Amino acid sequence: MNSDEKHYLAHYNSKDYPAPIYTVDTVIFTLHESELLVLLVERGNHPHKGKWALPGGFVNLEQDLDINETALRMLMAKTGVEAPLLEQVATIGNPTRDPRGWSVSTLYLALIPYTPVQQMLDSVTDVVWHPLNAVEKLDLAFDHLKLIEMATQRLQSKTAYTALPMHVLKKPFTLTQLQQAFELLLNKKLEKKSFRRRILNANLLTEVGESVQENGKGRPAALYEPSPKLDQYAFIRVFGG
Amino acid sequence: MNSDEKHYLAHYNSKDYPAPIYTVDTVIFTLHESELLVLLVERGNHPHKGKWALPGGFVNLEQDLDINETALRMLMAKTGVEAPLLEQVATIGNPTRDPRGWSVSTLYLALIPYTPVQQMLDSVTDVVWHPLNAVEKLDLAFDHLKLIEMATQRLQSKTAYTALPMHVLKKPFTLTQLQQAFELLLNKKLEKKSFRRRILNANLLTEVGESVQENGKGRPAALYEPSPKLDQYAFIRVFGG
DNA sequence: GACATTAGTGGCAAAAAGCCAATAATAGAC
DNA sequence: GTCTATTATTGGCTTTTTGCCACTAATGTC
Repeated sequence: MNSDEKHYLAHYNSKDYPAPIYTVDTVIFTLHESELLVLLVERGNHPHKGKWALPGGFVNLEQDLDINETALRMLMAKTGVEAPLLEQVATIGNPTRDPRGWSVSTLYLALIPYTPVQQMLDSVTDVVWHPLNAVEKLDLAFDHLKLIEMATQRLQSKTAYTALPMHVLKKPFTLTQLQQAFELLLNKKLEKKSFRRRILNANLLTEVGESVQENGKGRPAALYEPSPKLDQYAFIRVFGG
Repeated sequence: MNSDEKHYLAHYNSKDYPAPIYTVDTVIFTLHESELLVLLVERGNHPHKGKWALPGGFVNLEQDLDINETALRMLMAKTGVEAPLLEQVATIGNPTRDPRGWSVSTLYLALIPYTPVQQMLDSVTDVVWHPLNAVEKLDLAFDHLKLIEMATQRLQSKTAYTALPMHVLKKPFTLTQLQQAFELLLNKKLEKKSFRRRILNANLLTEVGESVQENGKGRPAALYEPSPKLDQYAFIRVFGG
């Protein structure tokens, strides 16, 4: 860096230039009683005060080391747990999505096993699990309905060639439970044998505890948990075509 | 909106809050003489003045209707042509990537048929096509080397289950040319029969002109162009496993 | 011990890729 | 014209993975 550039940087002030508002929002999915749920928080501030919205907010320029951490920090604040899966979906920006003006938001998608909201921290603001199927009736803040649709779409397409949905289940789980998670996400029945063959052949799961924990009737099922470090596994063919 | 919120908005000023710098950058790929090229521009301003960088910049809050348009506008300014393919790759943000401070950038990926830079507009700033394989030797501005790697990675993975690479070719093209584009992107030889069967069965191409335009010797090849509106086609299985 | 219920498997058909060799169409040499 | 080199295109069999459906396995209830 030469002295010319040093001089430029010494006098640079980002407030001298018009810039869009920048936020990070996350759609947190879970599964409970055969229903897909998303986490919503009630807005405590303007704009859209009182409406339901996605957990999200501004980057903390002092604390956050990158935008991933921004998302993780908010996730932790609202759920009190670390998400086993967090990934970026997309970024949208336009002048109309926020009444304060030109606004850009990076959308994340998180999957966590179900935890009742009562057990969560940050009880100051209202936080609820809301059925995914019913969010469109809710008059969400900003364009958050659209964001939820984008995240759902992404989750669905990844469900077709990865094993992502395993992260909405508490460990350990049975293959039948895993299949139910897939079916709810894809909105479609899957063939039992094909499903099991595919998952087991991929070696994504470790069998843990042979045939315990029954829910009442029928043959006890084998229990599995995700093998470590295989989050990014991709099948070479999509499922349920 | 109630009067309370109106009052809030009337007094809201985005400059009152610390915000990261926000930019949009695009990796523009093309193919020329059996080599993959990316478009680079020489920075005319601080910081990193004089270094090569990706085409990109700030949102124009008055003109751009969304960030897609921001990317399109810059693409048009640097190449003078409309890209047949533009899609978002990811957004990265951290306090170290730009010496001016906390900075967020949304990365796009564009594919265009080769056009010599001489024919391009905006000749004020220096613009070059640079071989993708040699960018790491170049001391690019900011984290743009990393951004190019991310875009390349995305393009490679999409090449495995879509027909995206067709957009780097001038229309019309032969199947052999298309296969070469795939092979350069995947860095791997593909099987001729499998490739042709896959592409043709998908009905992504329209045959146009039967067996014209030869480069010299051998049997003349059939010419094709992309069928309209099939950009998002995805094969149910990846290729070249 | 029969039955209901859930878990798990056997085995073949169908779809799509891998593989390799054969055939087709052109230009140029002679 | 005929032969040869070169590139394009196709035939056809093998392999891999999913789709399908019926069958077996293990448990609780009566």
